[in-house]
Amino acid sequence: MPELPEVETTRQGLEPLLRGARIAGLLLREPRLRWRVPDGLPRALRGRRIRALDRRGKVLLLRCDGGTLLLHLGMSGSLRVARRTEPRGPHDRLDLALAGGTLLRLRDPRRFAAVLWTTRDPLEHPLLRRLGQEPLAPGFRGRELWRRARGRRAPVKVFLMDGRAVAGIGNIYATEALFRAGIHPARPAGRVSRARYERLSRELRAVLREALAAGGTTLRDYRGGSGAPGRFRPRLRAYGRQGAPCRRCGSTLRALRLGQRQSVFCPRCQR
DNA sequence: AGTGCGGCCTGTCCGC
DNA sequence: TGCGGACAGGCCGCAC
Repeated sequence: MPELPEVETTRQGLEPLLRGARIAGLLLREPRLRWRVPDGLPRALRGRRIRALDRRGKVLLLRCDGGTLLLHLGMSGSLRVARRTEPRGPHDRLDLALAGGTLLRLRDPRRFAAVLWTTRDPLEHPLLRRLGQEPLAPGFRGRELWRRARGRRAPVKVFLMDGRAVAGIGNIYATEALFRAGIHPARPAGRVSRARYERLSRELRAVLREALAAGGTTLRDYRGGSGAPGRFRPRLRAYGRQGAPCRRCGSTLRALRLGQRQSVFCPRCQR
């Protein structure tokens, strides 16, 4: 689920509550996530002070003194603040308890989330090391997308979602950005012109900003840090709309499978 | 190296 | 109503 706008919404919602807080403990109800959460993690975290909550791509970085907890929400994960007394659901996998009785609760029905502790530079962690440009950062450039696409025969949509050229893009926003830019998702990445990558980078930034302003897209599980669903779904122009009319030209939107993922596009507007 | 695929999980939906 | 299969916001690991 959560792509960049959802993870950033979560970050923005949680950061004020976490910054400066002290970790009272970690309750691991279900350590079997994407990778098994080590039994020693609660002891490693207890008593540490949280400095900041940052984000790189789809990964949250809970920066503590002496180390960083990396949180990846996978397909179905969400994080929210809860009171200690709040009843928990069957998919609430762990609670990070803060001094004062507040909990940071990870809900993850499919157990694809990752919780990893590192005492080194987190940006050098294997999860983050190879990530490309941050699409909302001021330095984000279509030129760099174009450069990284040289010689690539994979579909441009697969290239966008791969993370090594641009970070944080998943199926929803790759679909939406390609629709807005008028680029066919199956076109080989290396056969998209530099000018069209510049257009694509602008559309990508625009759709991410709009989604972020709406608190992200909720399809099923996603909730922001305060528990509210995202409001961007009705504003999706292509994702999930196969068979419906294109909002620009009226043609029927079609779907194909690229890299095992559903890809919706307008056969007339996207070339 | 780049590419394509299976697999990891659980829940839901659809067709029979 | 019940059941099997496909599919879902992500990404790793493997074979070629």
